[in-house]
Amino acid sequence: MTDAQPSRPIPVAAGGEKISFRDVKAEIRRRIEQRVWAPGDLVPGEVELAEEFGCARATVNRAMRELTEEGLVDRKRKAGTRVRMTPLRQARFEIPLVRAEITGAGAKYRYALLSREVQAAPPWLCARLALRADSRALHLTCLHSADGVPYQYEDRWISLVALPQAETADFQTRGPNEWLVEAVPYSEVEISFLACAATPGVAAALGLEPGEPVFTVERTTWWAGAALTLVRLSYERGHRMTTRY
Amino acid sequence: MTDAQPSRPIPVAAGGEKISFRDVKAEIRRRIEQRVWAPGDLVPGEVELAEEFGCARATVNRAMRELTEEGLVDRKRKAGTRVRMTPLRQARFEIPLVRAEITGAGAKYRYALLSREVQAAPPWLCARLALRADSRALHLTCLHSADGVPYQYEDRWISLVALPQAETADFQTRGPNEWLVEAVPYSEVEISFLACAATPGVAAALGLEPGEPVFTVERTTWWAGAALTLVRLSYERGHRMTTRY
DNA sequence: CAGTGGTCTAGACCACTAT
DNA sequence: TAGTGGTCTAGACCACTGA
Repeated sequence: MTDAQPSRPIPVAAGGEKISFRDVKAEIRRRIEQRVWAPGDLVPGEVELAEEFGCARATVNRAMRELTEEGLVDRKRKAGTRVRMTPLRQARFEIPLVRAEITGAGAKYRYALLSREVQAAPPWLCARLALRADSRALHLTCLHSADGVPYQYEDRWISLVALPQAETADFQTRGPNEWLVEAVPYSEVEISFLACAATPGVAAALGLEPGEPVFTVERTTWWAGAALTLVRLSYERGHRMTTRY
Repeated sequence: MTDAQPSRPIPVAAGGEKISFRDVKAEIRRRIEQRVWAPGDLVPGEVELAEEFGCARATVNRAMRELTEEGLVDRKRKAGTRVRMTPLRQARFEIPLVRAEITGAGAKYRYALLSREVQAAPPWLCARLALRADSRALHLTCLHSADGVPYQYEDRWISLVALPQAETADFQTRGPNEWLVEAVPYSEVEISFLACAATPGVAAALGLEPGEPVFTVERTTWWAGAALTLVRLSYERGHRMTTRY
């Protein structure tokens, strides 16, 4: 680990304009990407950079803080700031409501409730949601279509212990997801992406062959420490979640 | 859309301690989660909140800015800050190197190069990476194992136009990913998650039946506008990517 | 214990945009 | 055009941690 060269190429300040933290951030990023400061290098301190850029330390601080969040550098008090050996890569996906996903793509959204049943929560569900045995649960299956083509199959369990009002809610015209977002908008979520084989039910709803690979999202939702709902979303053939970073 | 109640329950300031932006953030979050401020409500302005909390406006500003990033509120100049009708949900996944993924789970990492071939890039690859026809490319397949069990199958193409030094690099002992991270640490990436059926090659390497569902990550990497590499990572049976938010 | 980042403040000016 | 958030500054004190 060598330290960075003194390297004072071009004080970015051009006109009489005031330096923004964005300018600082962009310049630091440039130096890292172009290896002016190589991985492992020690970056000059905030005071020094503030002098170089002709701005307040707080401005440099904000720039560096954001670069830290983005995984380019690593900061430690007293030790200083170093360019990460391996940039920390993180993918961010927005999780929209199906309706928004479909209408956003310019297609017509259609929702259908396929089945609805109140029953004792099966053991696997109790284990999964930390419910007491024989808790009651609402089991729903639904289909979301885009321009008449099946897009997403939803298999959902709602704990009637945590959400008794779900038993009388109307899921004929609106999906349970939308109902839940209104009933409990701010909750804690665990989400998983996985590939699994289409069960006969899923295959029938989505027009697939049983056993065909299905991209699946599984989401568990909690509020105030209590499990509310578990849902498996199975997507149409060839679906992918994509992002850039 | 009603406006939030005046609602001044408990000025958080307890002891003579200085208020942190974390305190402000936590309190605002609490009020939103517990519906003191309902979805759609207008939140008091920064000046007013600063008075309530007995801190500087900058402190409130930082708290609110972070809550904005986290998707709880929506801010517009002049219009003020509103609680989002639907919290903006976003899932963040860390993308580690396979080696870190495996050793991090306490297992022993093993790497094997299965095949290596220099050839003219096939048309589909040229299209995908915006290469000129007949560009040369390096095609590699590798297997990453955890405690001797196949964990991830890697099918990678590297553009020899953009990275000629890849032709002489040694991929016998270290995976191409690690080589790339050193050669071109800071690049632009497009990543997709999908489910696909195991091809015979994938199935053989991972010990699956052909046609079985495979969780797959596809990643394209660019630097300075030029495509460097395209990789498909196929995971062991039942693999899932999980995160909380 | 000394150096670096982390945070707060009080004040100022600016940019956007609803009205 | 006025009100709200967005950002910068200069200065201060603090917290962590490497030497």
